[in-house]
Parts: sequence; C-alpha cells; structure tokens
Amino acid sequence: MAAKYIKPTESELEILNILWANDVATVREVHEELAKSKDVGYTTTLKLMQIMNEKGLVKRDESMRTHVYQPAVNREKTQKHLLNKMIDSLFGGSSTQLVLQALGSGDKNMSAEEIEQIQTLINNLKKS
Amino acid sequence: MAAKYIKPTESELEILNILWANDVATVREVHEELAKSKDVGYTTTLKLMQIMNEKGLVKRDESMRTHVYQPAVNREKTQKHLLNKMIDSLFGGSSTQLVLQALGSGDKNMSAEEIEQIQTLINNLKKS
DNA sequence: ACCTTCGTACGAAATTGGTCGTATATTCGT
DNA sequence: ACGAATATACGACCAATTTCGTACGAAGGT
Repeated sequence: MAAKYIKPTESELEILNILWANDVATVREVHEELAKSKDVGYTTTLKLMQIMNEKGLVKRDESMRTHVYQPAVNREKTQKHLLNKMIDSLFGGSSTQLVLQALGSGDKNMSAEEIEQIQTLINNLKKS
Repeated sequence: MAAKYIKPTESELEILNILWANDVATVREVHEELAKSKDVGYTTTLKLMQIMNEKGLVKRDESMRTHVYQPAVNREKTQKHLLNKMIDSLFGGSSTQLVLQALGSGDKNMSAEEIEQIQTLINNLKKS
C-alpha cells in the first residue's frame, strides 16, 4: 500500500516550514511568525492548520485547551518530492540542469564550507 | 519599471515547455502534444492559451485564421524565478541545501560530462 | 461575579485554476 | 453550393484554496 503522498499547498508549506523549524508550536505561535511576512487573520491560520490536521500533514495534541501542533511529514521527503516535480516539469527531467541553474544563479552568500559540501558530493558521484 | 513577473500555473508550464521546445506552435499542435500525456479537451487547451496570451506569457500571430503562438517569456528566467521561489519556500533560502538535495537524490543517469559541468561551476565559486 | 481576552469550531464568501459546451465563422472536399 | 471539419470566442461550472465572520466555551484579572 503506497502511503499516498499529500502535496502541501503554498500556504501549507509556509506553515510546515515554521513547524519544521520549531518542532512543535501552537496556532498563535505559528500565526505570529507568519504575520511577520504577510498580512493575514488569526482564524485563517487556524483554519489552515485544522485542514492540515485533517489531511494528515500535521498532528496535534488536544489534551490542552490550546492545541499543540507538530509536523507529520518529513522535511527531506517533502523537499525531494517537490524537487523532483520541478525537475520534471521545468527542467525536462534533468537534475543536472537544475543544479547548474541553481549554482549559476549566483548565491553570493555561499560559504566556503557549503561549497566543500557540494564538492564532496561531486567527488562521490565521480567515483561511481 | 519592474517588468512584473507572472508566475505560470502548472498547466501553463506544460504548454510553455512545448512552446519552448518548438519555438512556435498552433493550438492544435500544442494540444496534440499535450494529449499524449493527459486526457483533455481541445477547447481547454485553447482557453488556457488564450489566457496565457492575456497574461503575457505567450504572444500570438493572428494574421492567419489559425493563430500561431510563441513563448513570450524566457525559459531560463522562468526557471530561475521558480527555483528561487522554491529555495525560499522550501529550503530556507539556502540554494546549497537545494543543490545537496538534488545531487543527493541520486540521479543515476548523470553523465561524466554533466558532472564536469557542475565541477566547473564549483571551481568558479571557489575562486571568488 | 463580571468582563475582557484567548482558544477552537464552523459556515460561507471570494479567488483561482481547470474544465468544457456551445455559438459562430472560415475553409475544404466533393 | 453544401455539409463536414476546423478555427476562435466566451460564458458557465466545478473543485480546491484561501479568506474571514461569528459563535461560543474556557481562563484570567480585578
């Protein structure tokens, strides 16, 4: 049985990011964080998170009056899914093209250490 | 004046891919191509392309009865936009993380030549 | 005890993306 | 010349997403 993958929407992704960064959070905490970058009402955030709970994107502890949410999907898995989707739909299935574009876009804030991380992976690929 | 960027939808991206590959195409040509991978009516494709025309994603030559369409947005620019969006929304703004994930996902069909291309870019990054 | 604040639940509007039916005009084959 | 095929235009509908108003129960302070 293929534990069917649920594709998070844009808004859901924003919330998941906050949850992934905090492990657990209340609706209010998520909302405060969200409100920094966008103008949205509290009940909107609440509703979104309720729906995410129904979809199985998050879990919540209802033992307290103030429910505590946590992510129910793995960050890396989600990244991989969406990444593959983008590779298919935008880069003709070539992950190389995506990498070239990402590196070429020139992230000026890429540290030497980060570059080394990538170098290490490249070396592994070369060996095989 | 910031030539405001228009984000193509999923379906629009499918159509753009066909146009990018062919330079120009009629609705019927696009539709035939599209029909290979999904079951959709002709007028649906037509409508989509009409909307894309209004949005400025494609241009069309109406001098013939059968209009001829061509992309109005640059492929690389579109890739970069969507890529950056994904980096922000899914990788916390770190293009390194995205690259690591993409390379790590293990594209077994990555040729030595492709790896060299990436290596070259890495070398450039190291120098700066 | 009372009122203000904070919490969830829930219905419903507004938006967006995708779908197609149908109308109407043009072209083509015979 | 006439019917079939093919083209565009356009309105309408449906489903998913996002938005928020409102109701109402549970703390918390004074």
